[in-house]
Amino acid sequence: VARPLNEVEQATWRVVLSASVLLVERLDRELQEAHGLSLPEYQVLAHLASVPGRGLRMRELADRALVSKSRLTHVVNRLEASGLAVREPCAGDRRGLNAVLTRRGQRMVQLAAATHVHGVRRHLIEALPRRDVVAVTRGLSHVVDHLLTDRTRC
Amino acid sequence: VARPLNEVEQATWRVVLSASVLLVERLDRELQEAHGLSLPEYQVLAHLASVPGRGLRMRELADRALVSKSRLTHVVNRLEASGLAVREPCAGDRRGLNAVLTRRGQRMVQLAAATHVHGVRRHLIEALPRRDVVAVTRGLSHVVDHLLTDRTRC
DNA sequence: TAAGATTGATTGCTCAATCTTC
DNA sequence: GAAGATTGAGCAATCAATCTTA
Repeated sequence: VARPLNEVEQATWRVVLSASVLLVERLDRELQEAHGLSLPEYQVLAHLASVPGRGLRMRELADRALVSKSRLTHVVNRLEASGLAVREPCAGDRRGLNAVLTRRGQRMVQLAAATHVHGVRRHLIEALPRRDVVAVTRGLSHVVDHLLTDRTRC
Repeated sequence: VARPLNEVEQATWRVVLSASVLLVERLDRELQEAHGLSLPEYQVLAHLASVPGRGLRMRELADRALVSKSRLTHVVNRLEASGLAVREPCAGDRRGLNAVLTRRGQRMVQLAAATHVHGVRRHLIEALPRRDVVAVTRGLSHVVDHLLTDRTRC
């Protein structure tokens, strides 16, 4: 049996989980209501928009948007169905596929980004005391590094 | 159009989202593999175990475990189907239902708690530099407070 | 009329199996 | 055989509508 968490450790875990659940839920809902986009869908679009040229390969996009390969397939199916993105064959490797934004997709990202940025500002940036910003960013970046090390790729 | 996020703000948001997604995913997977329980399911069981006596009303449990009322109904259905919890009528209010752990449920929480605590320790507590613990906890608690204020109850 | 809770249809996700190219 | 990607079945989550008691 593992040593149980002490008071401070429990408090840390509770607040990390709550912040995580509530923040994601809120940003997702706001995107959903304003643009019919889930947060993961927006993330995928945003990563495509952030890159110059012919989009990103599915594998690469999945890694960046932190979704499984399989889930990305389904997400891109939906994006394609609503005309926001298309798949293109990948020059030089016939196994690969690039996801690319359409014009509509580019316009959509712009609109949705406004909603998203506004939400991140209000619910995270402005709610976070100034003096804690550096420590929160640094502390969590260590957690992220730990979790990315030995992450089983799927 | 909202003012875009500056470098620091973007970094903060990115790391908060990544930590959130990766941590929840990892803890969920470990619980899943060891006990066939999702993280939300474990949270529900853990909240029931943390309270003395006749369990918790569905509404109250939903609030504590940060899931929607509807989702809690489905989760408790599954827990009931696998013999980990039961619903009991609520004394004094015939609209209410209490979710209560069975003996099997109690045993299951104990087992799963070991897995869960171990995971929280390795992936959050130990990965978080000591000097950042206070600020992370305090900073995110402000975010949680903000999000709980005016949360639309569903 | 409001609060507690459920229902069920729709939609989305996961997981193992598959297909193709390297 | 391994990597890129998809498929589809099975399962879980969401949302609006519903039911019951307060």
